[in-house]
Amino acid sequence: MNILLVEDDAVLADGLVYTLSNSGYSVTGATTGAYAEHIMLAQDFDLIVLDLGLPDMDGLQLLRKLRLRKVPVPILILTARDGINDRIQGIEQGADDYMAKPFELRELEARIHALIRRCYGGFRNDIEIGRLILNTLDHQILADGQPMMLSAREYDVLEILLLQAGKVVCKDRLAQRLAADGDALADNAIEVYIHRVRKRIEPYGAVIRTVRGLGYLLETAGDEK
Amino acid sequence: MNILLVEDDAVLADGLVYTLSNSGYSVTGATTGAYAEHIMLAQDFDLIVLDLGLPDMDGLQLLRKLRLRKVPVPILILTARDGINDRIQGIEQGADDYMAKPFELRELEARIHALIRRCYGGFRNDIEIGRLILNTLDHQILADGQPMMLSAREYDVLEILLLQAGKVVCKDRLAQRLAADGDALADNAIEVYIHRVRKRIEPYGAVIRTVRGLGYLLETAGDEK
DNA sequence: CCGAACCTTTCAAGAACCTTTCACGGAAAA
DNA sequence: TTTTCCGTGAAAGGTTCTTGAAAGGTTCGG
Repeated sequence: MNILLVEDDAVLADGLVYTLSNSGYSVTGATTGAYAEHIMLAQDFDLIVLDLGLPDMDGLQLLRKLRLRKVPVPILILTARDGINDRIQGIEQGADDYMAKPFELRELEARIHALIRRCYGGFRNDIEIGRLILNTLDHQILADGQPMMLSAREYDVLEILLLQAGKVVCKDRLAQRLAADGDALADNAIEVYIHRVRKRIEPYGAVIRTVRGLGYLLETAGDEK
Repeated sequence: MNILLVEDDAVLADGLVYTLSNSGYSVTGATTGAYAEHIMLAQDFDLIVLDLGLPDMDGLQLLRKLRLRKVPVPILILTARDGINDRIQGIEQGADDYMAKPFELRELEARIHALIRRCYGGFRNDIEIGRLILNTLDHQILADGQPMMLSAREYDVLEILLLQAGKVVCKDRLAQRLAADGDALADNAIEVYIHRVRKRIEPYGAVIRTVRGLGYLLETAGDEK
């Protein structure tokens, strides 16, 4: 987990880097707004701790800039300004949390933890094959970033194959999944569905290979032997 | 936007209901933990404001219970207990934010807003699809810059779809939202409302796509595939 | 070359969904 | 108070899409 700490007070910054590092975060320090902007181009952060009183620019200005640029990273403001209006302004302009100095390190840690939990807590279970992405959380398959329209059965088949991508999935397992209602399927139902799914995913660089006598296997197109 | 307020102090609760309702939220009150748990089964909430001092159980206990049950709804704790350990405990056990009494109503509103904004994947205060803009600050939908006149139900439907724009919203979730009063709806009520909303938003470059067997998805017109 | 396994196309039934219409009830206007 | 209007939700019939079966063709292994 990468945290960007934008804070010009060297003593406080050192203390925070030390504490947060000990908690298992990887912390990068920035003492000016300009440097913070610069380093963000090179590196991806999971959270920003932002002091409003920076030597070269107003922290709120940086905040607005980032949100205008559609940077979605969670931001926690940390500042000496503690007027009610400061707090509200900070939050309304895009910050996720706001703590006034002096503060307890343990509370800051807890709030950082809560933010990261909220933003990345739904552990990302994305599986990518070709230009297909399976998002198991929202029951959706993206093709070239667009939600792919599949019927229920087609989705079932493709999901099984994606979850076991690169491995052979035997026909029995597919049959079991498709016959969830108990009815037995025609003996070639699997083949029909594999055929349908093949046509759907072909344009997106994913291929279902047949393993005769065993089952099927999903892989990136062009992944020969 | 539905908020569940769990607070046993009638005076404070009334004040909060009044303020939050005026800000465009639909607020449901619960004065006991047991009732809160009960009402959550029937209705879908976007946020819970939780007082720790309840007559029948400890608020933290309720919090733990919900998180154990993997209820993902954001929770803001509101309490008289202001020890640093109380704060940390509350957050570590699954709360997203923590405010101590006495507090400023405006700050509570701002923090509620930040949480809802963050939980719907956003970081900006407005969501734009086609020529429609949902402003999450004043709970209004603009079409071509003009406020759109919608009936209560139509607004509910469109808001849910806008908040989850690009993702599939299942019919159950829509049904639960529309059946806020507990009555079951006719089996095709959702379809009727989708139809009505479609007619309303069609002229503004927004489209509701059907995902058969799952639900609906709002997107910009012309986003084919 | 033969049989088994697999591919592909077609089709009917029914599920899921769309659209229109209508009646009721509450709120605003007269 | 009465009238009118609009939101709401039920009902019903029409439309589209999924599903699974059937049947004939193709490829593979022996």
